[in-house]
Amino acid sequence: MAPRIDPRIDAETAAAEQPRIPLSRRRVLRAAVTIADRDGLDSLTMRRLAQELGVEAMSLYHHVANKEAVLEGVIEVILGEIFEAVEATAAPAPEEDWRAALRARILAAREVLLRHRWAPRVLESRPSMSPAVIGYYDGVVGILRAGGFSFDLAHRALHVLGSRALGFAQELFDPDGAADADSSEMMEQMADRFPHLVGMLADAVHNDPDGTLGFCDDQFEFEFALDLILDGLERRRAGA
Amino acid sequence: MAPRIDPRIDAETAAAEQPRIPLSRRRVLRAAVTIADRDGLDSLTMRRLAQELGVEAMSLYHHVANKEAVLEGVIEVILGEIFEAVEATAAPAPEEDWRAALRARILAAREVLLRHRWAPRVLESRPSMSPAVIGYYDGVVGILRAGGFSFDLAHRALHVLGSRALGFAQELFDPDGAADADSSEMMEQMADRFPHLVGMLADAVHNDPDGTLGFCDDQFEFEFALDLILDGLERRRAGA
DNA sequence: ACCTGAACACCGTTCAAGT
DNA sequence: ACCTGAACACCGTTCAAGT
Repeated sequence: MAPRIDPRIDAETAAAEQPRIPLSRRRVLRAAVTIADRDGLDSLTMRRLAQELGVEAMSLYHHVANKEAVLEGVIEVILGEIFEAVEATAAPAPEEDWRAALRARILAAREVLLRHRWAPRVLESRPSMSPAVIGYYDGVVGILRAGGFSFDLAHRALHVLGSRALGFAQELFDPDGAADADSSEMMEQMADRFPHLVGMLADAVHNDPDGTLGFCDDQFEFEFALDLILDGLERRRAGA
Repeated sequence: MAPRIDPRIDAETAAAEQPRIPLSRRRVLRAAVTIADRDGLDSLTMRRLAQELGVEAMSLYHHVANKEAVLEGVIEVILGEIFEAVEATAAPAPEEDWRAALRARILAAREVLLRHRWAPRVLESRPSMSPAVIGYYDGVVGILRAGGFSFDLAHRALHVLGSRALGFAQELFDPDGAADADSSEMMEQMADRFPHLVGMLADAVHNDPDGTLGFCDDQFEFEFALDLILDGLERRRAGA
């Protein structure tokens, strides 16, 4: 019957009760990010969010329209962090080297997302015409234009980059995870059905016996893919 | 009080009641696909699924472990369609032209997904080590290997392609949607905040006054991106 | 073996009532 | 103006009971 955590002894609540800080949209959104960071995105419910703020769930609706608005607002917060990170990054002027400028921006965004690994999932889950996201892509187009792209090719570039422009790539299939699993015995069992994949993974293990870095480093794969795409775009820009 | 649709007059139910076809995993999954196609993914609930089959919700649990298993199974069904489509597609042997072979396979997969537009969302929503997905990517590696890729570069290629290997690319930001919106007036209002993007979209409209095809054709953008990536992979293959 | 009804523990959200 | 308690209309799922 009793809630698992008594709200009275919740640290956040105790701090908030001293001066009785009034709720605000900003406070709600920051609490939402805190919950997602600590407990995962699934734990971010309106009731849980209210509890985090030492308040009843229904009080939230005075500051945000609904849960959709919370998620939209959470994206704003994350993109705020991305903008900060981008500004704090030293990068060449796009007029001189658009590739290096764009690369630096994208990797800066990626670092923020690595601190909020749930964020890509919420970015993906909505069409997202939020001003913050639009603003980010506006900056990307700005770099491309400064680098000599036509509007046409810049538009195309946005489509090619997709989510990678924001620093992440969802992968439906995770070959690295498969390699970790039940290495030797399961792999033999799978060899019949998936000969090429099993061969590939066996080769990967062979190439990198200590396993922790190198071949299966996501950061490495991300940069490889990004560079391949930037290469292709530069080739098309120069060829136009 | 009364349910919106009386299950008694539901067509599917009426048909099912004649010989009283027993429930089966296969029937459950096909009904799930039907619901998602007709009413959208959000309408796919256990209760709604049971109703579609003229049965109580709890009966489903004799044939699928839980909702997660339904979604997993739905992916299997979709990938089954993809395998059919791939086999029905004429394509050169990968030994002769890996690019054309892979391109044909990917575009065949894409056509299936265009018939089930909700499917990418469920593919994205889980890590998906399902045998069907693994099998698909095994085929991709097979093509690459036949085309002369090292295991190393094939692995890299899977990361670069990501979901595009299965025929779709999620786009966080949809510039075409923005252009459609409140064209002229909203665009002027946005010009201050997003000068590059607004310029790009204005240019797009200018280039393609009748609007319906060409510049904003998703299929065109998809193929452009795919070819750019295949180009890059071929260049790295040849250079190795 | 297969299906069911009632119930449980959750959701997001509305509404009328409190201060 | 801001917050609350109770309630509504949903979820997925469990369990004991029916045939």
